[in-house]
Amino acid sequence: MIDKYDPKPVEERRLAAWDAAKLSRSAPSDKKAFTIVIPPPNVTGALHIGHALNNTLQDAFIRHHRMKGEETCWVPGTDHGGIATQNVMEKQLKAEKVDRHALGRDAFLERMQQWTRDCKKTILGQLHRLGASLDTDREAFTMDEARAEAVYQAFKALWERGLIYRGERLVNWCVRCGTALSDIEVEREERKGGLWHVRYKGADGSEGAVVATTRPETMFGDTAVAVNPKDARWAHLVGQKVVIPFIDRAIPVIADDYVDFEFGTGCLKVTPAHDQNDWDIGQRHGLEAIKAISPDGKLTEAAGPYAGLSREKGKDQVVADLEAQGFLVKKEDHKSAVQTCYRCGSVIEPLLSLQWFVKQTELAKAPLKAFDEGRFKIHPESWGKPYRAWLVDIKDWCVSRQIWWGHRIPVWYKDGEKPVVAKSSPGAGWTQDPDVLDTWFSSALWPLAVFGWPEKTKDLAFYYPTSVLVTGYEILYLWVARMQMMGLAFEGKVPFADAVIHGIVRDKGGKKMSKSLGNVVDPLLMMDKYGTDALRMALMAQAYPGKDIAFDEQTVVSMRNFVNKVWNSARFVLMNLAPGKTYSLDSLSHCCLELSDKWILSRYQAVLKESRARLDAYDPAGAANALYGFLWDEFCAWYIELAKGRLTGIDGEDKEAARAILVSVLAGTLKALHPLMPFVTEELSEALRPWSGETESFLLRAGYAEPAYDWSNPEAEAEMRRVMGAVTAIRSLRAQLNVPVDMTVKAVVQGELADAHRPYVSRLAKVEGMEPFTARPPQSATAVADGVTFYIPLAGVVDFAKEKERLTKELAKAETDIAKCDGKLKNLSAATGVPAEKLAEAREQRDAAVARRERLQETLAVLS
RNA sequence: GCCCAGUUGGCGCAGUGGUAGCGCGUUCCCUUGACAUGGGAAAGGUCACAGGUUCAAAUCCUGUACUGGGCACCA
Repeated sequence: MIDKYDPKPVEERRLAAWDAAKLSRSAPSDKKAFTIVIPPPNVTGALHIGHALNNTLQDAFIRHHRMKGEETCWVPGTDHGGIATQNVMEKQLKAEKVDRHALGRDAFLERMQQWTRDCKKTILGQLHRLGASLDTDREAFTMDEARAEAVYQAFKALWERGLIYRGERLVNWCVRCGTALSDIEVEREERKGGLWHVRYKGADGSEGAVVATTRPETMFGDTAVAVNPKDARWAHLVGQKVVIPFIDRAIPVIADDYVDFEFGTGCLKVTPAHDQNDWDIGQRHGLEAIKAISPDGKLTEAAGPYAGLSREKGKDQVVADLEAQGFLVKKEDHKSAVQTCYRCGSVIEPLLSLQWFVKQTELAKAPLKAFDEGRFKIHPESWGKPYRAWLVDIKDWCVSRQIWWGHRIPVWYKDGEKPVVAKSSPGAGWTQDPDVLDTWFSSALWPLAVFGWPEKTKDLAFYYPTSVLVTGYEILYLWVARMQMMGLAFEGKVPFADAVIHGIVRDKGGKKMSKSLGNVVDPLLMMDKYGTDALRMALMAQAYPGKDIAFDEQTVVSMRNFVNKVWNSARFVLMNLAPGKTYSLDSLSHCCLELSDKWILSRYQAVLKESRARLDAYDPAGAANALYGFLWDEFCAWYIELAKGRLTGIDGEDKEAARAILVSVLAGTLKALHPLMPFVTEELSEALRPWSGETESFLLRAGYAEPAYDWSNPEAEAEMRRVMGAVTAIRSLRAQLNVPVDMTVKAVVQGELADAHRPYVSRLAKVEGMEPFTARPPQSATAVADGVTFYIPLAGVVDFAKEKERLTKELAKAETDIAKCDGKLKNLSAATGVPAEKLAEAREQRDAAVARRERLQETLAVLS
């Protein structure tokens, strides 16, 4: 075995073996089901580091539960991605100078299909490379035949329940994408703009009103000017008419409570066709809605001389002309939140248009109840409140999109007939609605659709509801809430009882990754450079619920180092085994175990328990940190170092005990690490198999090691801590006094140090010939640990000034410790109801510190 | 404006009532037969601030400040 872990060949070999064994396949069985449906990535290109995080987490959970013996099923798939994917294709076409409309709908869709095929391949390949143990036989796509059937059936069912309607409403319109969007597909950002005070003269030639507006270009759609009924300044105008500049259309002045007379001039121009609040006012007062802006973002005929100008140009021109002609009273700087398209960033235009909607209030009731009754939990809990609030204050969902890529709305029209919901044409003369459904409509059905819904399949019965959903908080409403609605509406059960919400992977400085900033990290590159296990560990070790991750390549490097450490620990163990014997902890003879054995077994058991509990609680970071620390700082740093001496000795019971523990603890730790870093653990487990007694070829089939004996041993742990303390005290002394590293020193020992533990100190601190204390040897340095003191004669080596300085520092530390213990003891004895153990523990701590102080004081006295 | 989260050594983060931890980085020493992708030692924090509860607070409560986020917005 080579002394450096080389991930590439190992990963290739393991993937091939896993694939050949169809290791991740699942079928309904009598075992407990543990099911996850993948958040299907959009077919917009390659996966990014966020996907790597999302899928690593899911894979860890899946592997963990499979190793616990459950029937795990992780369903792979991709999402057609509606607008996002169509935008990608439009960019491609633009580069080829092809117009989408010239190409035609059918040819366009043909190209989309081709692109989708390629993209799926890329995505699934990347997931495979990541080690994702997906049941590839179940691959689904939100627009394949089975999913199309589910979408149709869901639409039809909602229609029949009266939950779908078509109507002309003010919707969020993306001028760039040329489609309506739902309320949650809109983002808001603060932008600096202006607030223009514009005079609308009275129809009778009087002064009229001065309105304040941020959007003067929409004034051609005004159908009233509103003032607050309590506003004395403008009361005389109510009921009068004023005239819109340039086009001289007269509009009424109305009174409405909505108007805030603190703001602007207290006069509000009302444009029902282009503003939600104005729309509401319009409804209350029976105002007409005049469209001043067209779906392509240009001013309409209503704008008279400005017709045909873009929104932006129109605004500039209108403002310039208002000023030139004396209508502009004043311009203020004004910050306002503009709404932008979540797909292309263009400014959203509220536009009156005919769209399809899904009624939400009714559908939101069941998820709300499920949440309140604890049948659905969000991790971390802090996302529960906004989730709930969103459901309570929910608005109807605009589901029609004016694009081509998606599920065509299954509604057919014919003159003089009522619209019909049908999969295909009901007959001659019928035409299908040209729009497609919001991509999130099909996503909402995902946990149902991947198991064959609406058919009552065996899969659906066994796997639904699924166990957990792992996703980012940015699609909590967009997706998670909608799945809850649909799942409850159609199957009466939550689609998953738990949602694990992870954060966004940001760059090192905490900035969001974006192509334009050039700070995007390619997961494939990281895997190439450091190995897949290292990337997975780097992501997972920082994946605390709901928290964003600041991604630093350094972390991957350090995890690569950890993987290498694991590799080398196994190399060491393997080098020290003889062929032909298998080991297990169960066969260990307890009488021949020494302190380090009892200690490592106790720690091993505790860490296994912890990592399992952490993974059960969807906390892979906790599991990763526990196992990392155990393997490196306990198993390698202390146990292996101590075992070295035993392994070079003659064959015997002690050597065999050390071998058994090395093999078993390592094998068990590899199993525990397998959900986190599957490749290296599988490779090493295979290498250990002749000795570990493991008969299964794959860790996923082998399952976790179940200790048959309770190795927990607090006494051994405490005792080992004392030995470690002694070793560290001597090492520290040596380092600070510049005792040569390879120099073995003698020592006089005062206090307790069991004979059996002397070899530990001897080996790890290079001390030999530990004589019992009779007197402090001359010219010696002193290492004081709890319960034991070492006097190390160092004539000619010790710089006594330095030694004094060192001891003084240690004395100060002892004093601090005592003071802290005193404070604690005082508190504890003053309090009532303090457990006796706590008091005893505090006393012990204090006694130890006092003893240390005494030794240090004595030594310092001798030195001076 | 309302709500939520965060504020811990240079950086990134754990830690939820009893003497502050981890990774990276820094300084010094070391190529000793698992590993220099390593080993040893060390420096570095009054846990944002102000009150409060408690015998005891980084941890619980209240308030303030800053940062990030969610929701709602006065045109």
